[in-house]
Amino acid sequence: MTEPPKRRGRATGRSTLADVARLAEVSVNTASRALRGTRAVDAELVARVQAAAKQLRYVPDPAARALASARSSHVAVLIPLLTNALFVELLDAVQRKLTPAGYQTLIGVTHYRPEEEEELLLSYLAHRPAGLLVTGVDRSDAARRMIADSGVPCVHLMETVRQPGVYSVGLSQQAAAHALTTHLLQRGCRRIAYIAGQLDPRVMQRRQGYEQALREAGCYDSRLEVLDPSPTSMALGGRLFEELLRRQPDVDAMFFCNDDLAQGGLLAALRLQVPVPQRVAIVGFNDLSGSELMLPPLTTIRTPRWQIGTQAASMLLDLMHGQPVAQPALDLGFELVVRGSA
Amino acid sequence: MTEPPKRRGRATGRSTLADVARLAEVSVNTASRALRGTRAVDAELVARVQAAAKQLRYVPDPAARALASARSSHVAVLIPLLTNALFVELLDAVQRKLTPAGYQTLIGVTHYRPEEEEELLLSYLAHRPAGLLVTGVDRSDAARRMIADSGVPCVHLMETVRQPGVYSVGLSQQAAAHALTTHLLQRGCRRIAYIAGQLDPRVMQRRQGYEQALREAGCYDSRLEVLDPSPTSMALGGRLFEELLRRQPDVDAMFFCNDDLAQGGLLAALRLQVPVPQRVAIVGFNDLSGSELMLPPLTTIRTPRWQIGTQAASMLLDLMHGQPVAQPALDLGFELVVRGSA
DNA sequence: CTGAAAGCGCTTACAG
DNA sequence: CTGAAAGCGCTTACAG
Repeated sequence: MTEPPKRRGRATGRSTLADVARLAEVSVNTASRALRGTRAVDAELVARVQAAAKQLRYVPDPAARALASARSSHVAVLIPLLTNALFVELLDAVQRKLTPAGYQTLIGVTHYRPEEEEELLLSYLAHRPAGLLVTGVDRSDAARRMIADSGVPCVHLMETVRQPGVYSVGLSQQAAAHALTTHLLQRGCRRIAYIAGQLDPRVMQRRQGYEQALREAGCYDSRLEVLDPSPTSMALGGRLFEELLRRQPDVDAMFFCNDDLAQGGLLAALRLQVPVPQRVAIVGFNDLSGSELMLPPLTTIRTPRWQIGTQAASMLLDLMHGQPVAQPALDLGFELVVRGSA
Repeated sequence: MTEPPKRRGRATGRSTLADVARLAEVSVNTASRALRGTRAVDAELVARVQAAAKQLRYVPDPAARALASARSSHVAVLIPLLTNALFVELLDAVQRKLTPAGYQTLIGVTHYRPEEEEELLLSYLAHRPAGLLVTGVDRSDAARRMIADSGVPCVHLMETVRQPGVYSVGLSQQAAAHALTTHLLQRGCRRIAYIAGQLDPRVMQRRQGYEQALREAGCYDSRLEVLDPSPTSMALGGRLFEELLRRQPDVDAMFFCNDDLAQGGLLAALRLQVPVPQRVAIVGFNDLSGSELMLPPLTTIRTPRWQIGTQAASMLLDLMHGQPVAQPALDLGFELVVRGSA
């Protein structure tokens, strides 16, 4: 007189691992192991399980997997902005590496605000992500602690730090800015301005490199520094160009902290008929799309963001799979691209 | 002689709903209901539960919730490309609406390939997303079926369709192109070219609007259509500009299907010293960043993509919460922005 | 309005 | 190498 078990579930009509196991005539956990390949299973059983899975169009339920294993197939990626092509390219590279490896990317936009970063971290860490990718190395202590306490493998993007247990892939922003400034000096410029927006940590590291190179040449002048906290854009670049030319008419070169600003500066020069580079040389940073098409084409620093994204994803993959990482602080360098504007 | 239950779990050290319930001295499911506010719970109990949750820094486990409810807090968003500012802005608007509402965004990039879209759909649907946002209305039958069968609420972006059970927020690409072409005709242009890259469905709808307007004016000439399947870019715009000027020297206006192409065209004109709009008028589409700064500034169609993203997210929120949607096919229109180039 | 129990679909020790 | 059982942390009928 056994009652048939009452069906109270909210079955979804999708086939489950139990269905696969039944069809393949093995236990669920043999099916689980066969499909994941984590432990040795008899070859014939593996074949039977795989055939059954295929026949039933079995797709594992990520939520169940995450709950049982305390680890999801998500990788959370935190970037400052979506409106800056640099970060989007980084994201694109990361996605192309992680998606085929079976991970889903959760993208969080911090808008350069520490509190937003903390909130996002709290929310994403609740998902028990398999890995974490964050931009830069400067963040609030709270955020730093959350990352460390979570135990989730984490790789830092765009900058490098040599610190035990910290993984990073990037370049030296300061060295790149130093090289670019040196190029201007070699061209004979002496009144070289640094024009920056946004003022995030990397922009300030570039300023350091700029200052250092100028001090070495004995021609640093803080009046030639324009540090504007507004978000960067071509429009801002144009405005700052005009303004500086008015205020410091003896300026002979402008180092814009990012290519979008520099492109705006170049267009403003064209509009105002200021000859570049004769009257004033112009350089940018990052080598964003369009810079090579400007009139004249923009001299800039090419940052290897595609490689940074790809390599950081690879490093994270190693970390998530418990494999050793040869170079925890990977410096991918930069390239000085000399074109017509300086 | 009851044995203490053996602890076999993989406890994570985080507090669970059971911990909260214990501290608040209620049952777990009262705690669950109090926290979610789904059903009436005594006010005092609610307060006690909330206090306990706060004290324990309780964060619900999304995986457990998803497994139990057969619905996650994910919203999957499928866009063609990450390298087109248009889609990134759409994404940004969507994120800003969805994140505060407690949803996480899963972003899938299809690269305009139907197979990639199907794969992404398969993988994302396995996560039982709470909602789905897809770009455009053209897709493979298989993809269409997957969406329908999943039962997941879905909103289509950028175009509108009046079809029962289908939700969309966008604009009429064809009407916008028609208006822009009419503007060129009114300016006196007669040899108007349509220059396109990528050739996705929306680009072809614009072509329709262009052809229609020219046929009405009796001056359609298919030799003035340049349809290049390569991805759009400023560089491509410059190349196509030069090429067309050489092959069809009597052209008096160029309608580029996107602002990035048009910007490239404008820069090429500047470089080749072709007067715009005197020798040839130039217009673009979408009003991307930088178009207002060109020399001359670009005449274009402003598409309300920020509003499209926001409204589509709102509509999806309604759908996910089982609320009625007043306008399932929401046309947000466009704006003709007349600047110096035409 | 509240609670005890069952169940979601997996993985993980444990035993053999 | 394989299986039976317990458990992950929630939500959902069901009963009161």
